[in-house]
Amino acid sequence: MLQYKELESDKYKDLNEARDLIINAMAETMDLYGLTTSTGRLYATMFFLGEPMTLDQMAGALGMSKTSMSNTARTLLEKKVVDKVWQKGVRKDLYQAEEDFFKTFAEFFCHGWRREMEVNLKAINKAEPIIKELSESDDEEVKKVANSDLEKLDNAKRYYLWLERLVESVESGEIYKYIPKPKRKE
Amino acid sequence: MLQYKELESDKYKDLNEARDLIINAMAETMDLYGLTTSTGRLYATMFFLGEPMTLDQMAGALGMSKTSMSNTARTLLEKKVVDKVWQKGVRKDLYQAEEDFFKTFAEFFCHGWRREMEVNLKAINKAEPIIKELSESDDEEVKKVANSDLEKLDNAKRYYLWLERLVESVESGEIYKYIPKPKRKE
DNA sequence: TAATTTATACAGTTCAAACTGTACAAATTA
DNA sequence: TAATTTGTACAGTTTGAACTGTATAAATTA
Repeated sequence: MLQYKELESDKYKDLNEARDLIINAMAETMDLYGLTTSTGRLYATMFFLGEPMTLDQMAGALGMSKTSMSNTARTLLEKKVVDKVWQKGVRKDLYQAEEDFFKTFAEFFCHGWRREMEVNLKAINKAEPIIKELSESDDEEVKKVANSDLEKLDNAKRYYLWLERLVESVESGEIYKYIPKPKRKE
Repeated sequence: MLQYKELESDKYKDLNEARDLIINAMAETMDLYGLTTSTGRLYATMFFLGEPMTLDQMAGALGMSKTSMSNTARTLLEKKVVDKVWQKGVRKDLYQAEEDFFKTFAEFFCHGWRREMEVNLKAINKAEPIIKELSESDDEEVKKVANSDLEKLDNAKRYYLWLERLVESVESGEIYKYIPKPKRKE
């Protein structure tokens, strides 16, 4: 199939310009996913190429050092938006962009939401018994504040319970029963 | 009601320690929302206080400069997780944390998702006609690559259409029909 | 075995963001 | 009016993140 080098040919000039419009837009919005512009640009570049890419190709395409590409590629790998692939006879590492946005959506947000739940629930479970004890204090002031805190914690837990359900529904695909994927053309 | 100063009294020592466990956890996970740890810590502090807070109180509570608090409070205001409130006879600006996590969830993600849609769809609408034209090129190679790009763009648009529906459903509260909020105790 | 290729660890540089203190403008009080 | 209070603009400092080039480890080839 198409080798990366060919895209540098002059006849792809217009196509590359059109692609760059979108690559820049994608790179710009990737901050929502905790990625830098550079990292976003690499992903978008790989997304359009559609083929596995080596670190050297990436360095050439973005005009950056191979060391940078090694780090950036690892970031994308950790975020699960690219895969490391293997090809017979190719000694270099190959990375390929995940092209299914529904999948990357699920990976990204579920991972983040789950981390949020875990970290915060862990802290709540540590703090709650202490506050519960204080809510039985003899000091009326302390009691009042502790009870108000307990209510806040209950609300937080209620929210995380809901978030858990949301994550499950996104990961299982149940969400698409409620909010269906638009049909493909034809 | 409870004035901030009182919380510095020794009898609230245990309570403050318990709160700090959660404040630190919340501050740590706020990076998911594009906020720094400091910004997250301020929000969490205000969340627990439950009362409107002045810049001076914030500076005292976090041991940071008033200038920092002014900037950080503005950030929280822009992210819509705190409100500027007014109290009779109080000359200072007052900020109060939004305590409804469901609301902040909706604000945060819908805002982000909408920005992503807008920026990317704008770029797609600019690039697509160019690529469409190239897909009718005489050069078979160019044609092939252009057509592959068009398919990618269609998939992207399909995804953004879905995201739009998701945003609508979160903003309208329709989502809670499918994934209900857990019931409050009692 | 030695020679070559590839990825990455590491050290150094550059740049941007976070924070501070000062100075000032706007509003309030006297 | 002048004196005081409050929030923020601005300039300077510090810190950390992104990136580069070099050196090295690991793997492959000869």
